[in-house]
Amino acid sequence: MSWDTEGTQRRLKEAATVEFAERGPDGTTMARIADRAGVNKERLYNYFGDKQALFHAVLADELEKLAASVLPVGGLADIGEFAGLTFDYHAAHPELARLLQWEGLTGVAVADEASRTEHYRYKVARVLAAQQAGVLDGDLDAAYLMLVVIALAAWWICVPQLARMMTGAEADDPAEIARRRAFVVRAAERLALPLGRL
Amino acid sequence: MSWDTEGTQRRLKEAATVEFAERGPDGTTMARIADRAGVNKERLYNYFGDKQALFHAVLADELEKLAASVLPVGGLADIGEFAGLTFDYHAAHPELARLLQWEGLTGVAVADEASRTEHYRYKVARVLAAQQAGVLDGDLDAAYLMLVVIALAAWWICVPQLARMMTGAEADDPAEIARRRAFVVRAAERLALPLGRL
DNA sequence: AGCATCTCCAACAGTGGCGTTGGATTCGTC
DNA sequence: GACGAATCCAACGCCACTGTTGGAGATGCT
Repeated sequence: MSWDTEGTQRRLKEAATVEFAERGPDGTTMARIADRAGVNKERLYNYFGDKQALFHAVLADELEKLAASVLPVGGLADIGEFAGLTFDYHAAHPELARLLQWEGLTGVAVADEASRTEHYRYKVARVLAAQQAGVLDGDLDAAYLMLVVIALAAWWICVPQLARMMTGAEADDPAEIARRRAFVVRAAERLALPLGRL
Repeated sequence: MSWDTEGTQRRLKEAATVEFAERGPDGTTMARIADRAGVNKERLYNYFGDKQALFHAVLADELEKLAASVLPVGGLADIGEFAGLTFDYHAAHPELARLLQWEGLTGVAVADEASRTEHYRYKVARVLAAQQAGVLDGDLDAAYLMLVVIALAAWWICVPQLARMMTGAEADDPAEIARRRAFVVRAAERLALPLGRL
């Protein structure tokens, strides 16, 4: 087996992703991450600096994955599909929503702010264009609308205890997930489509 | 000055609320809570047991306040008003949403599950009744709808960094808050009212 | 005055995490 | 075979937090 520094870093980052998503920056220990990765703890400091830098690296990575996975599929004109795909992504990768919540809660300096802002602004501009073209209803502000569509997709992950109490269903039941997805798509359409097309 | 054990407990619980909301169960220390309350740390253990019990006590209290503040105002038939009031509450008391997030993230045993479930079921039943009466559109599932209306109201608090990047506005600007509120009301109506009344 | 209760204070034992260090081992390369 | 880089390992100093304890002062009740 040859040296595989890239693989070592990847394994560390994956382990860190799981641990941070599960326990948050405070609840996670560097030793646990190293153990999970099967790598010596000291490597963490060597490659990533301290804990906060590692958290930022993890979050930036996960955001990149989401952007790569959801964006290229199509324009935002089909708002229902966009909402559904975003829902799918969060359902399949609950870590991201949890990491974002930890970020918002712990008030660590926001990771990668500039490029994220640009990315969001781009999406908002697309929605705005669709509104002006009459494909989407101009009734609601584009930025708020975008934000809320994301809420639709991620809310179930963010407060699973509420979802459970309110619906009485378990979040790991495929039928339940399908129902939620259908709801998200329909809700996004009701929010954004011109009334005549509902 | 006479003994005021009730006041001491209240001050401790208020301090605990602030600290827990701000830093979460892991990030909060018992010593900080006591300091903030101006009370000796040992009193915390005397009155509330350990840290987790204190967290539960705090969360249960805050939930009670919300229920008392939003519920009695009126039926759920006016879904826009309900959404607006819920938004107002969260905007005025961001601690609650943060506490709920900490609860969901850290996976501490859910506080007060039985009565909360009953409370939510009651609300869902009211929505369902309004749907069957034709006051609300039956298009969307009542439980999901309820959950999402809450999302509308709380999302801004839950991921403030997203809201800021997406809207470019600061959350402490009164004009911005008014805009958000108007959006929430309108969005709830679009989701829930019969199409003919939009 | 006497007793129980509330409170403060200081210190404690135990634990656990962070980030570092020194040295040993393994692997590629020249 | 010699050198440098990647890795492991064990231990360290330091610090902070949890939950407890023992003793002391303050207050109210009888």
